Amino acid sequence: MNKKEAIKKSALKLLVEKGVHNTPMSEIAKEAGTGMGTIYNYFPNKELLINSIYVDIKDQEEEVFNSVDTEQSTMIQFQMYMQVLIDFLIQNPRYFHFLGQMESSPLITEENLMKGRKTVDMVIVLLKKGQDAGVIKNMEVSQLIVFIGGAVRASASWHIQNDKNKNEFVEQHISLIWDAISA
Amino acid sequence: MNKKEAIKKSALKLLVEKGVHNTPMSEIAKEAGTGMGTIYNYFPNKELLINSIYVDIKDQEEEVFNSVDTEQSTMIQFQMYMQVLIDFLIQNPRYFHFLGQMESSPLITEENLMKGRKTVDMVIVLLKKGQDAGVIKNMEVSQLIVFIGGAVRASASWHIQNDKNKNEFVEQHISLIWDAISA
Amino acid sequence: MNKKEAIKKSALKLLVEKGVHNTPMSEIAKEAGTGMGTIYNYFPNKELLINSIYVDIKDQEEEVFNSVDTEQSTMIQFQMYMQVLIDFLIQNPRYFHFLGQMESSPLITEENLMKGRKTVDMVIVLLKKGQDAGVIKNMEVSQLIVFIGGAVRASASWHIQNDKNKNEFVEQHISLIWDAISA
Amino acid sequence: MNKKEAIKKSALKLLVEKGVHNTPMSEIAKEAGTGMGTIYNYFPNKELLINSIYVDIKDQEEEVFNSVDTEQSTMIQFQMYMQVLIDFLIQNPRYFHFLGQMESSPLITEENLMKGRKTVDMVIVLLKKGQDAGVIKNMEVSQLIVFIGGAVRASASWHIQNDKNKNEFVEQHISLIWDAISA
DNA sequence: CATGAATGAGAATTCATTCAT
DNA sequence: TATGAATGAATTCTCATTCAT
Repeated sequence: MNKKEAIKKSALKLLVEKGVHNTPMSEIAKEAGTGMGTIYNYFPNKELLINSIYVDIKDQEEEVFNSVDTEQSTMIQFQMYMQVLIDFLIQNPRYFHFLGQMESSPLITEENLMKGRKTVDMVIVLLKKGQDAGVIKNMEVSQLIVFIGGAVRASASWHIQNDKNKNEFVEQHISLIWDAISA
Repeated sequence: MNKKEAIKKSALKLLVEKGVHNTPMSEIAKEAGTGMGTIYNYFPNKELLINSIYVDIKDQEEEVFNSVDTEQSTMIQFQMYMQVLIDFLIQNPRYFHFLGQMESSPLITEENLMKGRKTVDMVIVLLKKGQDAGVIKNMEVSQLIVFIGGAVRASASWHIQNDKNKNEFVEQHISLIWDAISA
Repeated sequence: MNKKEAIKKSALKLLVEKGVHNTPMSEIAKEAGTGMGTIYNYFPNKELLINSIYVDIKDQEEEVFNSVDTEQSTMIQFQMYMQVLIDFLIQNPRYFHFLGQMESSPLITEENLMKGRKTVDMVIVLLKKGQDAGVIKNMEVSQLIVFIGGAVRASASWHIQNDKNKNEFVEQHISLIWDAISA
Repeated sequence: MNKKEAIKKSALKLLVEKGVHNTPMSEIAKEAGTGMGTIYNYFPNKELLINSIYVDIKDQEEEVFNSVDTEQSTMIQFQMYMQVLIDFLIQNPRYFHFLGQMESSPLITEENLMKGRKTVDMVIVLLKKGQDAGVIKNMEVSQLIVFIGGAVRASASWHIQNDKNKNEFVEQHISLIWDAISA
């Protein structure tokens, strides 16, 4: 396999399982089946390795968002956004945990955090459109965003822990969110 | 001041500002105005110091919850719970950030995490009562809890960052949550 | 013994014997009879440890210079300067080798190199006085200085390698230098 | 260009600019426009590459010495030796710096250091002849040699730093040396 | 109880060297 | 011969913890 990908994959696994500061580079190397020096051929240091993983995840997240049909009604489009995002997190629990860890850490550069906000921007646009059309509550968008973010995290978290019939519950969760923000 | 308290206060400050692994015990000692050895007189090791801070915060959270009048309607009681909890976090931003960091870290012992769930248990009881009375949506309670948790974090986070007229916005946030979970 | 001094002494010994880049901090610690961490309690890093040794030596050199009677004739004073300097280097061969290594290395900070030039400045003053009085050749002082420096190093080097009757030979050497620069 | 020569040239440049231990083989390869492995086709290891450069320089030095007419008087021949040597160093500042670095380093093998002493031997022969003829001071030759060495280094050093009308100053320097050693 | 110098295990990072292509 | 990705031993530096005062 591609060594660079193997390193990122192993790093993600261990970072999530043991935390950033309990994961020595040497262990990442062992898990990836490479020498320690090989990691440094691809990533100048630990911090940039972690940032690289972050950007990868955010890129995939954006890709998933781009699959949503933007010709639909605000409600449908919003629900689709939620659907693909929550599905994405449920199907990649490591991504979810990784993002959770990075949230309260100064490791990710401001620049990469910016890049990662693309999906949020797409939702912001939709929410504003919805407010203009009178279907979304007329609150500060930042307030809505932070609420939705919390709800999404909560939903993903719950599904990852309770492996029940997923589809049904995700839909329930999404309608919970929609009920909260719709006018 | 009580030395033990001084140590916990300084530790909390630095832990939140610089992260657990960038806060040496020596710096905590300096900030607290004690010697390093003194910390070890009160706390056997760094991990237990952090756990002690965690338990302290959770104890205060519980105290705040206990101030809520349980003779009111489900809606009023629920809104009061939210109100005191969000206020508590907004007024103690360090607590909020500390809890955020501890969430995705293996540092807090299972036992102390348990202790910290007392307030959650109180909300669970209320939600079940509300479901029986038909005022709360009939979903799995764990689902509701995780949703509410996310929403509370989101609300506190927004208010700590945007220092606007608080009361009004907190109320808006709470009604957002209530709209979402009420039947 | 004073640990800080023990560390500097051991470091000097090993640095001279094995070269800067073949002397791990761990070995310095072992030689000094301390733990590695102890070194870092006194010196923030290897570079500053080395700089500290450099400054120490230069301070001692200056002290030795200050013992010279400045009421004497230019010739006598010059010969005294040479005498105490060469003696100082012969009696501290490690200093001599250390300075030789540092000369062609970017390790010593500009600031410390400046500090180390105090003795040179004293000689410059004397040479200028001698030129005014017509007893020193009328060349650029920087040229004379660099020549004298080379001669001193050469003399010290020879005496350290050939452990003959020192006094006599040092005097010969000094008169060699004086013959060269006197008008 | 010949790859072997390109490697030695690049190595010399970087070694002088950045120091032996701050010059990775990979950078030498890049500077030389070859792959890292290619270096190892020509030089078994870094140490031998450096030794090879040392020997090259010393060979050139010897060649330059051999251009001196040995039919002249001791004084003329001595001054010619000094002239060609100092010129050689001034015109090849990298050689000068490289030799300076190697002097206090255990990298050059004893065998190669020996080879490098051929020019010194030629001067020794001349000095002895001069002593027999009564034109050179009757000191131990090793003493004279070490003194002359220091003076040459000093002269080259001064000229490399002060790019003035060279010829005149080199002559001044040489007569300084001659004044010092002549009887 | 209070102190802080001393310690050394552990982590990140570098780079000479190898070897499959 | 030429290449450069892969390697891991070696090095610097950090910091939780101890213990003599």
